[in-house]
Amino acid sequence: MARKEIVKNIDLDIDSLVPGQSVDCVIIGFEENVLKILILKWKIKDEIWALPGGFVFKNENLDKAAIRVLKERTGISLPFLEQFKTFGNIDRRDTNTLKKNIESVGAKGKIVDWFCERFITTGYLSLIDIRKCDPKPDFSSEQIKWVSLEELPDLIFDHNDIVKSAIDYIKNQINYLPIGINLLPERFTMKQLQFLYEGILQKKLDRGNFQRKMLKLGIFTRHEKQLEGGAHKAPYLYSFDKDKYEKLLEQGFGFNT
Amino acid sequence: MARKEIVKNIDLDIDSLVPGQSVDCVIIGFEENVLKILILKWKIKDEIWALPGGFVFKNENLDKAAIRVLKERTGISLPFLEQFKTFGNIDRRDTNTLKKNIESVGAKGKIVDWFCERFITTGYLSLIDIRKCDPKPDFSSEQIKWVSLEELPDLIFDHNDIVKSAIDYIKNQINYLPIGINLLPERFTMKQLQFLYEGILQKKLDRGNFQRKMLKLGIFTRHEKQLEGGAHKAPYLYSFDKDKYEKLLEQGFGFNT
DNA sequence: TTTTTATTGTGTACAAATGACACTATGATT
DNA sequence: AATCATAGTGTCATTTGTACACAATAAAAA
Repeated sequence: MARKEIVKNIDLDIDSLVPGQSVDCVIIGFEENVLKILILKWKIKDEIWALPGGFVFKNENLDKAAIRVLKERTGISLPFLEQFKTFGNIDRRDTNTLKKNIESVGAKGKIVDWFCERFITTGYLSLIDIRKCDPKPDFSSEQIKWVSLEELPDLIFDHNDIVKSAIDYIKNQINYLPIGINLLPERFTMKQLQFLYEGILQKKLDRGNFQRKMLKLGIFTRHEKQLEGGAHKAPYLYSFDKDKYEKLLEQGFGFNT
Repeated sequence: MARKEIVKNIDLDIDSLVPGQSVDCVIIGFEENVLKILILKWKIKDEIWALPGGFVFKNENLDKAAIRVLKERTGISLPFLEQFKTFGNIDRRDTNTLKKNIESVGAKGKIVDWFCERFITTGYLSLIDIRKCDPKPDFSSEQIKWVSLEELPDLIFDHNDIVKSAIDYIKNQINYLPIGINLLPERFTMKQLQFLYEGILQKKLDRGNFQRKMLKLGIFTRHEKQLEGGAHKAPYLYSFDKDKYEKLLEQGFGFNT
């Protein structure tokens, strides 16, 4: 791949890629009782943040491309990502800024043109435990970080719309997605689980009713108590019974309204 | 467009199209108390049926392409189609059969290659009143028809998967889609409405409870009775109060389970 | 040791929705 | 007058949702 040497920070064999098609990943975690998204900072002079995204090989399924792209750009390996929407407006990418930026890192000619063509991107999402993964920026990124939805900066292109779409999607599909088991650490308190549901549904839930409803599902194991240091009884820790959880999830569980 | 003359039934200016990207439309109607889909028969020797689909212009939004393609291929004008999923497996099209077929109608060289590239397609759907539209096959199609899901033939490529996906989608989104107002004629009976819901949800509903629930929504106008000829009281005809219907739909209504 | 504190599990009470079934009246044809 | 499917409503048991409250618990602090 001769192009590798021409372009310092863009390592692409464009002939083996599907032109005009990309995937973008919305990786969602839960920390400090809020939902967070994984974003990358481009290795250029301007401060530009983006979702981990990339291109699709000609001989690669779209779903597989999402998995590979995520791995390449963040180091995170996931067996499965959920497709939620495809974004195909002609003006979704600002090609002027894009051109300036990729030229600033040494790209020229054919590669620049290829990049600045009209792109259609498919959004994929996953829910993961922030503590269980250690994302690393790829060579084209200067930094990678988790940000809460509140603090989400302006992202490149239509990536803010893509994030919003992903959040709408999980809110809508909350009963059919592995919310708890993926977003929480191995062991968690009922309060954490409740905050998680409240964060997604964007509304307060009654503690007593929440607890009753959850425990009645019969998918939890209760463990010895948390240590911590508060002047009070420490909360119980729970974990999910994976088999039962997955069996239940197939038919959906959680909240009707 | 010189190509028009080379290829009898394929009218494409491939240079102005996005390569490798298509849209396919699942147009859903309701007639004789069953859901029906609109399909086209290719104007070739073999009997090949397909969804109305087509390509995307370089300067055209994906959503707009779906609207245009539907209009071009079926004559049906709709202001809005709902995107439901993108299909991107590499083996989703059988390019051998495809090649044979498009060569059989006189396509050669560049156009054949263009057609046989890997394509990613985005599925769009709409719900319409069969009686209010008069689909006409385009010049590349020999026939267009409504078929019930039961009688759906083997379609080209992965189009049967696309239909299945669309049906899953409306089942899932039944409370947020204009099911009744789009699929039924202007005036309809409660029984028809119930059959429609039963068809989508794939289960029987209790007549009394269904009627009570629906009428309580306050979105219906009751008219004088149907004439018909059965040895019994004719059913009432209802129509929707459009404004109220749309207002209610925004927050979703119908069935929780 | 006693007090303070927050968690945990459960209780209660009411409203609303669900599901199954049944009864009566209606209005048109036979 | 008999027949028939529709229309509207009634009943009733069950479940679910919602709001609030209380007692027991365990850990640290006084």
